[in-house]
Amino acid sequence: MAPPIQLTPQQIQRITRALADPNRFEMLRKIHAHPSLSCGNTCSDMTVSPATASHHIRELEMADLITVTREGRYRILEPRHDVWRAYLAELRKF
Amino acid sequence: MAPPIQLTPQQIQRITRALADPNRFEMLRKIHAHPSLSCGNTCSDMTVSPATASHHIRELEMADLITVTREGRYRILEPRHDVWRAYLAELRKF
DNA sequence: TATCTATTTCGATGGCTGTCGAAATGTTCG
DNA sequence: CGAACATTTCGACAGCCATCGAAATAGATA
Repeated sequence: MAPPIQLTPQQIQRITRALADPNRFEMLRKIHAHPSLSCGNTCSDMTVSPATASHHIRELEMADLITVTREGRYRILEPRHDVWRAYLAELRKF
Repeated sequence: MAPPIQLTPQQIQRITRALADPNRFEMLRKIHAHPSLSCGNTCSDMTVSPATASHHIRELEMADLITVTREGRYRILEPRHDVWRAYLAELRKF
């Protein structure tokens, strides 16, 4: 299986910040629940402009919480389970 | 043993916000690692004023992440393990 | 090529929040 | 009581960030 990931303090900090926004929190939940959604579908039930949605997606990506790949004219969002698991492992140390 | 706690979306949101500040994040880690510290000892290695420290402690308390009790002229900070466990359980649902 | 759709970039803005100094509150002790 | 210590409250401020509209980019399709 995939080797476990060790997060740096900076990465942990980035992830925590990324989760702090309610819209991003819900987006990540949805991305985990329904992998391979496009940006539009992921944000369809959010009341934000495309510009704002794009900004949030970038934040999630820069926190390594998701990967974004081109698929035709869409962008597909997928969760990084390894990073998420590593983040939970960090919090469990508390 | 203590019954498990079910967090409301608002509580989850409050906790996530409380963790978003690096100083609070470290404070909570320290409170978990060394229960029964006073405010001053908890924040001793932070480079913030007493006023700022007090503000952060209030945020952690309002997020139900810690309890604060008087002990003479000190205030003792203690982690709420039940809430923390419930929060981790929520994130694990992702 | 022209057009339509999906998404990003840019620039600006308003609100939130982390921060502080100073004054106040609460507590112990002499 | 009065001094010393721990912490909080108040008021203000600066920087960050979520948000948007408008324009730009990228890809599919006709």
